Amino acid sequence: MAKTGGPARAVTAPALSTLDFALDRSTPVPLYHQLAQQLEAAIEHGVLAPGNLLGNEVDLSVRLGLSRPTVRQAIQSLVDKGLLVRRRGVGTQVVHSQVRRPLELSSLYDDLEKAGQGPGTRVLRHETVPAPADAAAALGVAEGAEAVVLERLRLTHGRPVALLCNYLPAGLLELDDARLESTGLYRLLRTSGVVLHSARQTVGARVADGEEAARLDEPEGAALLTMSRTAYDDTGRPVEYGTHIYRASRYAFDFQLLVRN
Amino acid sequence: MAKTGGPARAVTAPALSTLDFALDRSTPVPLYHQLAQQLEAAIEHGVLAPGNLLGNEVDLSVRLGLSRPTVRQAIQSLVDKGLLVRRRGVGTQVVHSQVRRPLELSSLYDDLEKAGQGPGTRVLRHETVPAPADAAAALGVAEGAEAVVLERLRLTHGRPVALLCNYLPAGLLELDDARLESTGLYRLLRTSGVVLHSARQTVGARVADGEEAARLDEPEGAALLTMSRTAYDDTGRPVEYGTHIYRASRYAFDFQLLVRN
DNA sequence: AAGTGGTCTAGACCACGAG
DNA sequence: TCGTGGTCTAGACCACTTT
Repeated sequence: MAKTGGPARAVTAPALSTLDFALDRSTPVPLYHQLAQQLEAAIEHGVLAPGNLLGNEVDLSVRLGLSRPTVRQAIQSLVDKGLLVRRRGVGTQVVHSQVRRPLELSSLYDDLEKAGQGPGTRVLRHETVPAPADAAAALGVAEGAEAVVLERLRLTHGRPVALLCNYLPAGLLELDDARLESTGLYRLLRTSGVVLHSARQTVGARVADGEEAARLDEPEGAALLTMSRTAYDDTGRPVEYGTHIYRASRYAFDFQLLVRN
Repeated sequence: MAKTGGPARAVTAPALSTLDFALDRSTPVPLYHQLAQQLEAAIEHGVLAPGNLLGNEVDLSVRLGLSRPTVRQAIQSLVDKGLLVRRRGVGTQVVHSQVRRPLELSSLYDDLEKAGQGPGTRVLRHETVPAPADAAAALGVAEGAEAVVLERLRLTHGRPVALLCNYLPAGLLELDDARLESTGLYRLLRTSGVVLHSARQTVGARVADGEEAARLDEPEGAALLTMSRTAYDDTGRPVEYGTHIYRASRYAFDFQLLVRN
């Protein structure tokens, strides 16, 4: 039936019909989530190629033994992730891979991740102090109230890339320096039962003063990328305020925006 | 600061019961969208205060004459926007306003918007040229293929803040300089039927060289914020590639992240 | 005209969290 | 224990795009 005579026509994935999705109704994992994960894996592994049509939702639901809303929920979650695109009268297709892939070009970016050499962290300071004005304002406490301050040096390939300064409300959690050097602050927060909801960030730039330059192994006057962030948990309580500076010669922020249409 | 007798208790919004939502089944606007907009407006105007419970979904659907899935869809869209939080066994509540508000502190940020003085734009260059290597790679065309290049100077209060250089595929749309100076590139794209899907951005920093400094009215060696971006439409086709530089002394990126849990 | 996703209904049962 | 949101079903009709 699908006889293509044109250039790169969108075609229903030939593999999809033979793809068997293993749905387990005995696990607590929601069916729509199981389906979404398996679809995502299929996309990731190239079983579903960019531009492939997913097949219509009604057929899919019948074949999988699910209701249409459940199938839709699975598909919608991948649309929200930017992996799929729905088009009325056409179908649901896999977005072209170019859209998904990180920029390979950015020579600024250290590919330490690929090199298997994860980022290292050195804790320079970790104590309870009176909160300075900016931290107090961000955390919603009185100036001078107790807060935990954390200063860390982030390294890649043994060389510094960033100087991280964070303030947390006193008593929020117990921080172990050893774990901080291996695990990262956000994972520790999560482990302690803090459910992150959102964060506000400001990214700017400035030139390094003498001390910063020395600590980051840069010449004075070098460009620095700055980031300040306040993070909130799901009750709206501020749980972290940080001011970070990055060596612009070795680091850049790379991220993807999804457009709300 | 607010004087609280203990932590602010979550209370069902007293106003919600008297709030009348006007749902019009004769318009093509989906019911869930109408409800979402009116809920959002109520939150925006403070009718629904932070921490207020929305009331359970079943009651709401009965009162509104809608099915529960429809009400859920409306609520979910606001949860996705970060305006509401759902908690099992508790209810749905409005997030605390602090989470939603932009950082007022960032002195870097020009509050030109508030001052009613919108950003001005001056088109410095607008022609069809052979695409340079980086633009060609980003746009997915051969190096040297035709592309439209656009150089603009962005001003606030009559002073430069940014130098924007963009490449677009040749023939994508007709660009009118006059409109470019008043409307912005993205609005023009949308008007021309381009449906934006996503963009990849890289944000970095560097110091200004002599020419950049002169054009931006900064001293040589000043810190610049750099941003490069490739935008894609919903078919996965690259529609724009841009490299922008901002005066760090007058501009910073401010944005909110929502955490996927 | 046919096929697709978009919306909507009216129920059901379950899992989690608070009291 | 009880109330909440979380999940799921089996239909229905509509709007849009393509043929």
